[in-house]
Amino acid sequence: MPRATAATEKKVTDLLKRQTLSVTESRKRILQLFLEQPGALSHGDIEKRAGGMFDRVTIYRTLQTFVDRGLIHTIPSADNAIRYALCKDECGDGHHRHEHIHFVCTECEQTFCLDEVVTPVIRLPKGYSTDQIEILVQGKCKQCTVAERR
Amino acid sequence: MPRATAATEKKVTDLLKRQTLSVTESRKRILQLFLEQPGALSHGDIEKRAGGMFDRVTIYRTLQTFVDRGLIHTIPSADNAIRYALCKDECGDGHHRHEHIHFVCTECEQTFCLDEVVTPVIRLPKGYSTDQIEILVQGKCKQCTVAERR
DNA sequence: AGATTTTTGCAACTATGTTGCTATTTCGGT
DNA sequence: ACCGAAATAGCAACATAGTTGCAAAAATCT
Ligand SMILES: [Mn+2]
Ligand SMILES: [Mn+2]
Ligand SMILES: [Zn+2]
Ligand SMILES: [Zn+2]
Repeated sequence: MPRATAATEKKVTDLLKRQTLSVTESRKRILQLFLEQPGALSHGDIEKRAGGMFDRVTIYRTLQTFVDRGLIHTIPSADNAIRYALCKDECGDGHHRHEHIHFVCTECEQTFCLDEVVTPVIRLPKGYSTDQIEILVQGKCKQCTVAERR
Repeated sequence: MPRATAATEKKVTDLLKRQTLSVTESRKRILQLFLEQPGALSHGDIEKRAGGMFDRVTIYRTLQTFVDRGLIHTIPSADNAIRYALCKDECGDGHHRHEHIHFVCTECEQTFCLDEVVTPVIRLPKGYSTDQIEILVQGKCKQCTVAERR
């Protein structure tokens, strides 16, 4: 895994500038980590992968900034470690619009956005209103299923 | 809110004995807290409501025991505080079977099990298998909607 | 009631997340 | 390229969440 090719360097810089965010080392590196990785990342994952390059607080603040700007979104979990994943186009400064589900693999422990699976409508009892729906499916992911079949 | 009426005292004792669990002060009190409360409780909630009566570790261990025996189940969250709620009949020693959704109210911040709302089937792409589905709906709950209408 | 088993409380530790403050970096204008 | 203002990073200190080992206390069994 290369530190940063000229191409990805440009890509993350452009992404940051598009959100009128200052281009800093930590923001570039953290954004790059998300781009070069299929699954979601927790704060701890990022800390490890960045190899002590940045302060813990900087990582927390960078993640929060990215969430605020609609670059990444949070994924709830049952193990008390919020995960983050890249947003697609629809999200932006101050607003998120997600209609996909999240998949947690019990084998590789990774969390994925399944963008092609749309969240169904949930009919609630009278008196309840819906702001947002989050669907977490737990099971075995594609890669792990294939690996097992070998 | 009474400490423990004779009736609830008997009820929690019976529940514990049915699971062949020793009947202790902490288990009785924590179970009682769940029974006298409509929403889910986090470890922190229980610590506060028990008023320093028990050690933090005891509460953690009691909750884990209750989860293992199928008395309560966990509810994932986006705020890094796992919540717990009573199971209905279907769950037991070593197994949980839940098909209801969870509702998080943005007003009162409470989390509720909506037992009457059944989780829909989620069709996944080829290669993925499903163990468990967790649905979290965020919005305004019944009580808060009524309160607003006043 | 006494022996045995289970549970509790304490201490010590790790992980996760937040806030205030100062030094450093980024960026816009010259 | 350089300067000043504004934004960001790092540090320290703190708060909350969760875990483990061990000895004392209690619940259960006979
Ligand atoms: Mn997602
Ligand atoms: Mn529930
Ligand atoms: Zn997997
Ligand atoms: Zn409410």
